Amino acid sequence: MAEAKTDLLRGTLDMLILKTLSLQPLHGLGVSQRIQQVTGGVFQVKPGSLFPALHRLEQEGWIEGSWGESANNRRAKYYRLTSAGRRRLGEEKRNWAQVVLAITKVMEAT
Amino acid sequence: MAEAKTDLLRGTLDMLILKTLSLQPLHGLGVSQRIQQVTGGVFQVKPGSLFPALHRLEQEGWIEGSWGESANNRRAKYYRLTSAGRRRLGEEKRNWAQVVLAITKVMEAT
DNA sequence: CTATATGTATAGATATTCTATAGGAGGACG
DNA sequence: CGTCCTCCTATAGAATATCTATACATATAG
Repeated sequence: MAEAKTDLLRGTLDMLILKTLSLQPLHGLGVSQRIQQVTGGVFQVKPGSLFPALHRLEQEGWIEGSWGESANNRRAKYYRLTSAGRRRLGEEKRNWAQVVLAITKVMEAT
Repeated sequence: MAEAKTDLLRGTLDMLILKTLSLQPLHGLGVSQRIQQVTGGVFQVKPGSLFPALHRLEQEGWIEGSWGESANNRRAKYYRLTSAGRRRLGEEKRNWAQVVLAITKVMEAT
């Protein structure tokens, strides 16, 4: 990723990718573009962050890739969420909610 | 830190420390205990994470330490927020809010 | 046929955090 | 007194995700 906040996303990228792929299969850059679009440009997932993440997720069995053709007639690898990936997404969501809650408690302490 | 979520806190520890010190000066372990207490044990900032962070923040001029005595008669270094630190805390809060908002947008997309 | 956009990929650097360990010093207790 | 436990600070070393920068291949445009 990039664009200031950088570090704050650590450990969040996986969740964002899984969530994005849970709506529809996409190829790598498609995922990146979708995230950038949805966040209004706040998150920009660059190739050097994206592909290692995709490979990691595939390694773990949470997503599955297959070669195809992009809308622009280019060779592209489309990823879809596996059922294990769907479970994983659920875990990460709960985890994230817990973290946000905990941080909120600290930030609102008086 | 520790306790599962680990990575999700990257870049957040500084903000939590600054916020905690903005309420009152505390020594290192005091900060750690306060955070653990407020979050109900969800965050456990361990010494190996805490002290490097404190030193980093002092280096940056956001906090200032001075030796004193703890409530238990032990040699302790008390840290207080500087005015630069207060400004910094404001920046980090805004940054954090923006990140949470962006992630929320992704996670609620349909 | 050159330039540009698309799509995937890797190498190397960076930095924060974690695990593990260390040690001094006060207080309690026998 | 001597030992043990707790408090408080501290550092070394490892792990790991991400960033920057670069590379390459192909389709389309001009």
